[in-house]
Amino acid sequence: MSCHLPLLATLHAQGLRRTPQRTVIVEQLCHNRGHLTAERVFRLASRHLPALNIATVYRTLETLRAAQVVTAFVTPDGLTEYELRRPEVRHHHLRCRRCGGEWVLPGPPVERLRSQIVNAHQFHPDLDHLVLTGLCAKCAGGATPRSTQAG
Amino acid sequence: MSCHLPLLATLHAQGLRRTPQRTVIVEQLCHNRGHLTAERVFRLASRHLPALNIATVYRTLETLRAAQVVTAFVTPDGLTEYELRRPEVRHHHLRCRRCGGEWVLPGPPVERLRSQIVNAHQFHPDLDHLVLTGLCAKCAGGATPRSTQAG
DNA sequence: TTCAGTGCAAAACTTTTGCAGTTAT
DNA sequence: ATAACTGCAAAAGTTTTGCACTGAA
Repeated sequence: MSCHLPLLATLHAQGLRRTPQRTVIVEQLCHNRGHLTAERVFRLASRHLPALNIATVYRTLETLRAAQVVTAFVTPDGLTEYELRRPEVRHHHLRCRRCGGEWVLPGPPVERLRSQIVNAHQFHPDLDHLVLTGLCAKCAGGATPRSTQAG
Repeated sequence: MSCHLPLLATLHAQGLRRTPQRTVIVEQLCHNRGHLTAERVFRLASRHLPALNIATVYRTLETLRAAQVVTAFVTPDGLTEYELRRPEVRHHHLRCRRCGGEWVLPGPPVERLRSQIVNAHQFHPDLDHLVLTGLCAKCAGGATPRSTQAG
């Protein structure tokens, strides 16, 4: 797979250098399209570049965030997670706090909330990538959720 | 002021002991009705009980959370903040990431989002106390450089 | 050549925990 | 009396930083 090549080009266009470390980190973000902690990115990328240092991972993820390549957010546990940004597919996540399952929440309902807030308060919330914690149907005692399972 | 007395009674009703530490901590939560970090609670409460220890603050805040007396949430910076719970007034917050200003967002719009999610996905999100980061009218109005984004 | 990027180690920072002593009930 | 609670100190865990070295452009 080479889905990471356009991303490296994006970085290069912003004056950022193409290093082996950044390459493997971006590769892992590409091939694991979910929410990854710095630690997990480190472990995945280390398999391909054993000398990789965790500090480099943190610095690279911050660089990627500033370059708009990844989205960062903080879980209810206080951990920072990163996900490759795909502006063409706005989506959000539902994460079950009991079973850990994760589902995709399409953009429109959240978009409606955003509009209401903008109209009523002239406030522009960061709602590009909402991760809602709660209980899934199964864990809440209901039926099986019918939304798509996320990676 | 004695708005903290009913809260202490609530704790007592749950079999929790009334200690000087818990008293001053609850007092501070009462008299500073906003979002407080453990560190800030510690500093405020220490003025009234200098021997207070930060570990006690953490343990007490966790106790209060378990007792449904406070709500806890994590900021985009990864810090945990606490706020006195007032079930009778469901509300949320809008926090400007540039000027730090904070406004109350009434419950209904978020409640509608919750309903939509429950109906469409049978998922029950924790939306008792949402804190949305974004840009307020003033900060979004002027020259809007590409600022650091946390979502 | 040059400076952005990296590795390393140590620090910074928030939060948790073990344990012994204290205190509310 | 006794179990809950607290203080202390140390640890745990994530993230940042100073500095010298390396390597991409």
